[in-house]
Amino acid sequence: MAMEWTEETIARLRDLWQQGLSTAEIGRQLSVTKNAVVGKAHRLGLKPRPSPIRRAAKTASAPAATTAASPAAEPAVESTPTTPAAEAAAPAVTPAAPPALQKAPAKAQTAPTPAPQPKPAAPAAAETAPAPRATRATKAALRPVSEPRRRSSQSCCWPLGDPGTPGFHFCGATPLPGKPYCAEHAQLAYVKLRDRRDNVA
DNA sequence: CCCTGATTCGC
DNA sequence: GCGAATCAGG
Repeated sequence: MAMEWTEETIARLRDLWQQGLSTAEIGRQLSVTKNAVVGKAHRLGLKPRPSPIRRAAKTASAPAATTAASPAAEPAVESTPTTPAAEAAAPAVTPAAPPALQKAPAKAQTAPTPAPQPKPAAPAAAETAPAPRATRATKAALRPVSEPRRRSSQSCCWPLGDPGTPGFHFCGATPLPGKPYCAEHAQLAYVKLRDRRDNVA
């Protein structure tokens, strides 16, 4: 099987793509590979995003044709490694622990062993459940997240709404001492990674 | 090494 | 049409 690419998925692809998410990021959120994302994006015709490379000018055929080099200045949409939109999704708040984004990848979910002690990781709620993202997000999370310097944020960083969308925002309530989330969301956040039926419908 | 996106080509 | 494989730059 290839992938259904229903109107829905295509719509999401378009949306995420437009939001400036990286192909890999989109792929994760759509549970497909980045290749699939790129390929589809091409076929869909959308794709004016900054490419890190410029594949050699087409073999043969007008090699010295209108090769205007054209270093077409890219919009400031470029940040650095990691997804630009992802940062945009979780800005300003300087959360002690990066809130997982919405939608859980059906795969690539290297089930983070249920730690004996609650650790900020798996917000698993019903709808708009910000699910834990393994892969490199995990790596990042495993790093000095402890960060002795920055204490917890002054506001709950539980994500509400879809990152990137206008309505997206963080809870903002007063978080528990030492926790990035408020009392209510902490309960959701520190679930033991059990039934987190992905909503990735 | 990691990441990124782009293209090719068998399916 | 699809996307893994491959390529190529950072």
